[in-house]
Amino acid sequence: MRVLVVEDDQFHASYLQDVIAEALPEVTETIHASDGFTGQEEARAGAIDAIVMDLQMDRRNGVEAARTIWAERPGTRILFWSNYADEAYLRGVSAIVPPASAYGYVLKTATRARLKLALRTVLVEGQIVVDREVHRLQRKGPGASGALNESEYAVLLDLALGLQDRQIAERRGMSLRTLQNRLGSLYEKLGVEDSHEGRPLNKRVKALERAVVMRTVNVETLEAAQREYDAWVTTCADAKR
Amino acid sequence: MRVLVVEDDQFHASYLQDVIAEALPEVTETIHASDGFTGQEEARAGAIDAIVMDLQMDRRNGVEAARTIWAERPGTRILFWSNYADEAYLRGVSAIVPPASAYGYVLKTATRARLKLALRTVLVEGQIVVDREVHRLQRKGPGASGALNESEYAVLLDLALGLQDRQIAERRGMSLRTLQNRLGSLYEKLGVEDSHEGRPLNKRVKALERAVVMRTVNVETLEAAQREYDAWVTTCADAKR
DNA sequence: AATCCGCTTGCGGGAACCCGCAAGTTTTTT
DNA sequence: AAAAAACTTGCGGGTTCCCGCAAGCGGATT
Repeated sequence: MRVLVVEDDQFHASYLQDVIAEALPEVTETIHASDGFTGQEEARAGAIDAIVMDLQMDRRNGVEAARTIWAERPGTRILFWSNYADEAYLRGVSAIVPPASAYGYVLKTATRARLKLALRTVLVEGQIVVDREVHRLQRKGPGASGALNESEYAVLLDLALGLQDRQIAERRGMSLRTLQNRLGSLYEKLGVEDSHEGRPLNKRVKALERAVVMRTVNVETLEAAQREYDAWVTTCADAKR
Repeated sequence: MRVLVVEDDQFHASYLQDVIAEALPEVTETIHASDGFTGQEEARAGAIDAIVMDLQMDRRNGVEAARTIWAERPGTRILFWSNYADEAYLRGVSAIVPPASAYGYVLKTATRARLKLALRTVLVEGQIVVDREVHRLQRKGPGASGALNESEYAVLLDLALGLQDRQIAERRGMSLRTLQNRLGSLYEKLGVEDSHEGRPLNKRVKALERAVVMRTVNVETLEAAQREYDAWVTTCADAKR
């Protein structure tokens, strides 16, 4: 069994290799890649089927690399290893994981024992493991009730890009009023009150602020959303011809 | 000479201690603290005057710890060591550094040689060192002209919290129209156009999105701004009695 | 079948937002 | 000291945002 470690921090990478050697005696070789691009090339070249991947990397982040890898080899098992309990990453991961495969999400603050356990469970047993600290985000916002559904999340991204009501409604194929209802429930779920300590506030901006602070979105999410929107706009313009 | 290392990642901490031992032979003792709180207490108890500090920490971030430390011992030299080239942190640091002291801002991706150099330059020579990658942010926004001035930055934070025009104007002591002028220049400097690819957008939200993506603000900044605002609101309420 | 519940949609209105215009004030330049 | 540039402030108006109200639609319950 060969394992690929994709991690741009050399200390964490060598720590990982150390733990892998200890937890997985069946591993015959561990390969190291220091960013997402070389990672996906190593995976292709080396016929790798077990990967441990950092999520935050400069050249290409883990989610994007994983998407490419899974597109080529859907059975690849990937354990994500991240600094943060970040809903945006988890959402990105669980949106692209193929049914045939297995993945895990472990925080870098996890103990050595827990990391070893996750390595075995995901890479060898092919189960799904999600750190409880991360999973907590999935269901509970500090604000009101539960998680955002796909539709609300999509609207949140559009809102975050600065689109106006009409634009969002058009893009998502709903009426203006429906979109506004969606915004209403979004505000509620993000815990946006119409006033704070008796002072009124701008719900639209506050919603984005809450989403950023609660890590429902992050910089990578926003950049990806902007790219998707630009692409949509151009296809939309082409269609009109 | 005694050096305090404040860093919550044990690998980075031991690496740091290693480099310090190599670069600064005059160091007789290095002390380690794993979060901002214990860091500032160690600094107080140990009469420390040279510190290497991580910026992102769970319990108390580096900027807050530095503020406390500098308030007690303004001559303390602090080298900040961070994962990210993040304008918000640099702004936070340079806003509180006392004139009597020295500081540095080095990225964790810096080479060992550059880290050694920065250690000597800041902790021994008492000069200011800022990683060029970080300094780049200070002057250049991709959008239009240069950096935000203090007044604009303050308005940006208020906007980010979701305050309405009237609230911001009241808090910052300016008229409604003046504030709106401020917002106008803020939009310009952040590169917020009134429409993107022919589609209009919500400038207020877009401004926050740009600020987040360009790392002019980050989660810690927003949380700190919220705390300051809450404090201001309560003092304001007290004053009215 | 009748009822209920949730979601969608249109209409209308009050508040907030953004900006052009113009007059007054401060700061900088010449 | 005079002129120019920059900033502040009020007013007015067009647009957007947010929401209450009510009508329609579809699936689930009794």
